[in-house]
Amino acid sequence: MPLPEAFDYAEPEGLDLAVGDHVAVPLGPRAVRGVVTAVRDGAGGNRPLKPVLDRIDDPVMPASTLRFVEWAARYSVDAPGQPLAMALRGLRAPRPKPVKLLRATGAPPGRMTPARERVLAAAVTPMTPADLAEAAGVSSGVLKGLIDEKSLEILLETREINFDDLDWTSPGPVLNDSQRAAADVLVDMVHEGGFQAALLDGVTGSGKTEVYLEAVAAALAASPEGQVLVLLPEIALTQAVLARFTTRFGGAPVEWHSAVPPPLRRRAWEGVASGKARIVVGARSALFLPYRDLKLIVVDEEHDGSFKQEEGFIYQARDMAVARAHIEKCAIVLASATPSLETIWNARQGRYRWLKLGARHGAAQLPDVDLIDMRQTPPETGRWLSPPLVEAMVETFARGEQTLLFLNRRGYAPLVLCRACGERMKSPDSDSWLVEHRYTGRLVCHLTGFSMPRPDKCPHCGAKDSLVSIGPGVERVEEEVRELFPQARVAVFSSDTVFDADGARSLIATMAAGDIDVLVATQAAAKGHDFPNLTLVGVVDADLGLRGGDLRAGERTFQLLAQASGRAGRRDRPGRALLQTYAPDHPVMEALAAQDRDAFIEAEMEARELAVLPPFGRLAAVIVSGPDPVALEAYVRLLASVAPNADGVDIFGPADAPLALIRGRRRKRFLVRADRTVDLQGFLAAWRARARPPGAIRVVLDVDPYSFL
DNA sequence: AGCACGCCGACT
DNA sequence: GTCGGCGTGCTC
Repeated sequence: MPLPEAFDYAEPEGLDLAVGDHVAVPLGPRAVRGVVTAVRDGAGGNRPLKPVLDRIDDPVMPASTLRFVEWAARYSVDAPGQPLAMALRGLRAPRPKPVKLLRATGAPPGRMTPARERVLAAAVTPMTPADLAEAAGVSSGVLKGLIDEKSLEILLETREINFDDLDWTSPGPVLNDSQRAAADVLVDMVHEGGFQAALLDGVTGSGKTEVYLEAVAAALAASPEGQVLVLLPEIALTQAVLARFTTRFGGAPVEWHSAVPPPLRRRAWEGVASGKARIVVGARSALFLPYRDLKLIVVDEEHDGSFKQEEGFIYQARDMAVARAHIEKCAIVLASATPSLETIWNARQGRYRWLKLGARHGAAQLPDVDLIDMRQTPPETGRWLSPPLVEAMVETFARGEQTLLFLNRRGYAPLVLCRACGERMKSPDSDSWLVEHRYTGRLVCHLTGFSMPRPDKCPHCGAKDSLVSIGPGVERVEEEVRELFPQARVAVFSSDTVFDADGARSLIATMAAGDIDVLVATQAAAKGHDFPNLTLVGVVDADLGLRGGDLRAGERTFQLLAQASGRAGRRDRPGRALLQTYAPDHPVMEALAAQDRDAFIEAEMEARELAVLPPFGRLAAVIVSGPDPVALEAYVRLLASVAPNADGVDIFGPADAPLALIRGRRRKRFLVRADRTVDLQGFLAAWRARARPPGAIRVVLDVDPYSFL
């Protein structure tokens, strides 16, 4: 729970608790689950302590996991209960009930019958009542009678949790020279033991996975209980990826992400805690599992924004993974085709070994990236695909090859406005625009989930048929493609058309089989899949990420486009990527067209260093929210006035947060910039302690913010 | 987080 | 007169 610190309880006689034990304790009027973080002698001080109610018989939390939890809370300036809750997330489902088995005791029943004889003969080996009744061809009544007469006994068997046996000795695929060199370094790191970090840096298709699988094999071999954690962005966690592990090691890894149902989570949790689960492949929250003997962490696609958790307990899983590796004294590999600036900086500083993978594996070539200057060759009004892109699509379609159109915008149009009065349709309790969805005929707020039917007259001025849809979303691009290519098979991949992992899998399979000619996709499809017949990627609005003054806008755009264009032509056919832009001479666009990552990094690093922004400085956001604008304003002013004076710290704000109103709460924001030598967490904690928020006002701290919304 | 307590509006 | 809505504060 979000309590500021651990609570003290008395240890009842005979319970003999130790650090890491699970307990039930009283908290106010109820009993809650807790974990013992320390045991010490002495009374509670000025008031008597409530006693622990009971021990809960779950696998003990390893000490290193508790240390990590504590560290994570301190780093995030949050209550230790937050990361602890993450670490206990596998325990929500009830323990699997022991299975009831019946076995013959050898004691003869008072009266023997043919049915009873068959039962006792079958019950030499213990089996469930249902199986026994079936095997002997009797009803449950016969069994009941034999149990009453003590000829059958009931065995309660807790089912052993077993995981596939893994084989790390059989050799993996043959590696090329640069793969071999990188794999050797990683294997050495694992063998040497202790904290060691490496950046595995290689373009899409350079075979990063094969390389780190070598390190995984080494970690499994290193000790009989050695464990490996592989963190992936949620969206990249597909059956295809899991299958690679299964193929390599002859058994399935343990899967961990939000869609895993509670009973399987408990199984995974207990397997991790007991050391039986050797490989965990999971999304960011897998970082908090209670590993017993962690030897290696792999963060694949380390640049991916989805490693940042933005709600509840706010954390950056990639950065925290490095901290965890420190605490576990193990190796960590960060892998990416487009590493984050922070990671490249760490590699340059020599903190991480920098392993570069060269040439593409196999025959695949990098795609040509071309910019389409939308000022030179604009689409017709109300259209979003420019003539050069359409022409390329025509050629691609004629050759029987596939096109991916990429647009990171759900729905039909991001804005609906009234031509008569200029009114913009907005969410009633939020400042964000309502997005038009044609599939459902509704206007939807993507932030709060609010939705309403699309009105036929302006709610503001009442004018009829005056509402117009502004800007493109994937649905609108799909409509345009259907008009241009009536005979083509077109599909949309967004969270509105694909609801779950199964839907995603089947759409991806359809695409991979070549049964889709044009796929219009949001970010959802931009990574992690291999479409052999895809040879053209069109980025509908390459400028999308460049607007809005976000620290990482340039970086994100570069990564996204490099990933998206990396989708084209992965096999033997050369691919093309066409980027529609209104700013073809922007450094990001130039670097992208030239496929010049180094030039991009150089430009971006320089800008960050000049402004002493990450990785050269540190950032934190202080987000204050409350329902009453007057009270909020007053508190924000108070907060600003009590900010501690500190060298090397700048405070910007208070400003309206870019989306100043969410779910009826106004939001204001401070941005704190600090030199790397400053104790940022200490500063934030001291600042917050100087002005307790009154009433319904809430203060949320976001250390290393990514979203500037 | 979740529960109790307390303060104001609606209904028997 | 009482029920119950949510807003506020506490939990070793």
